[in-house]
Amino acid sequence: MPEGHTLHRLARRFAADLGGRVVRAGSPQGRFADGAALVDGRTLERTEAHGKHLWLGFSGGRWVHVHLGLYGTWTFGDGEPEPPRGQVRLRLAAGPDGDRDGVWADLRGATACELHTDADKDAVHARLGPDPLRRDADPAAFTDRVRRSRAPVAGLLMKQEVIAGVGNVYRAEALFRAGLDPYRPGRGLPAGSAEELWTDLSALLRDGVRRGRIVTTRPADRPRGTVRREDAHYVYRRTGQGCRVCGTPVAAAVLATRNLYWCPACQAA
DNA sequence: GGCGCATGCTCAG
DNA sequence: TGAGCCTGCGCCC
Repeated sequence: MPEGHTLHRLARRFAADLGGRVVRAGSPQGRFADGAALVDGRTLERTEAHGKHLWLGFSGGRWVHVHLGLYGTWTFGDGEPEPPRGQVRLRLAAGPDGDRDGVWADLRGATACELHTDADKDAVHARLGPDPLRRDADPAAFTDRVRRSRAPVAGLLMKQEVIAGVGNVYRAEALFRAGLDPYRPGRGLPAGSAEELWTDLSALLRDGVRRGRIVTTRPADRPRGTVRREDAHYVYRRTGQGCRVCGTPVAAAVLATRNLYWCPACQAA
């Protein structure tokens, strides 16, 4: 589920599994053959995520930049890699060393998998808005932008240049939790709402990194115990079902080319 | 097993 | 505005 939390988890996982190790790289599918050849045999030195973008930094100043898009996935395994299945764009592997086992990771379906220089990478950072999961995030860059905009707040939350890492699930859920009408323009939000959205999204994304899944319902609004899939959200993909808080049927519409879900009563204009 | 949809974004027109 | 990417999942049979 590639919203921002997924990419930050991946950055951590790559650092833990392959960090400091000499990596074998290949592109069984062939679409990244040249790039894979250029990092093959290099050491993974750094990993980083900003919004939905992931960078793997190899020795010699080479970055592999990955954007998963809608379908992209990384599959991890231990030991020697199995024969590739399907369209494996990039395979990274490290043999056993010291007390660490061999590990491998396969990338499939990504929108972007390319080599970056420092300058390429900087250009991506420059066009992205603040990412609540990054230490260097500037909340004011988000709140100022929201307060100046005539666009609906639900559209703003999907713009990666406004806030990086929020996707369709987090936008719907954060607006519900804030009790905000998704169509309200950024400049028309009540005082303090933009700050509250930032704070809540930061907490939700952090929770997502911890859990490895998106859970937005508050404990009081769901059954106790393990969170079942159908109890994880307030409104996302719950069209027609009763709002967990007030019972009003959840509404759906397309906004910013994506399905938007909200409670017409709890999030009244 | 098959179908349709999905967390996202880019590019052609 | 629509197609493309080309995987994973839930759902239905």
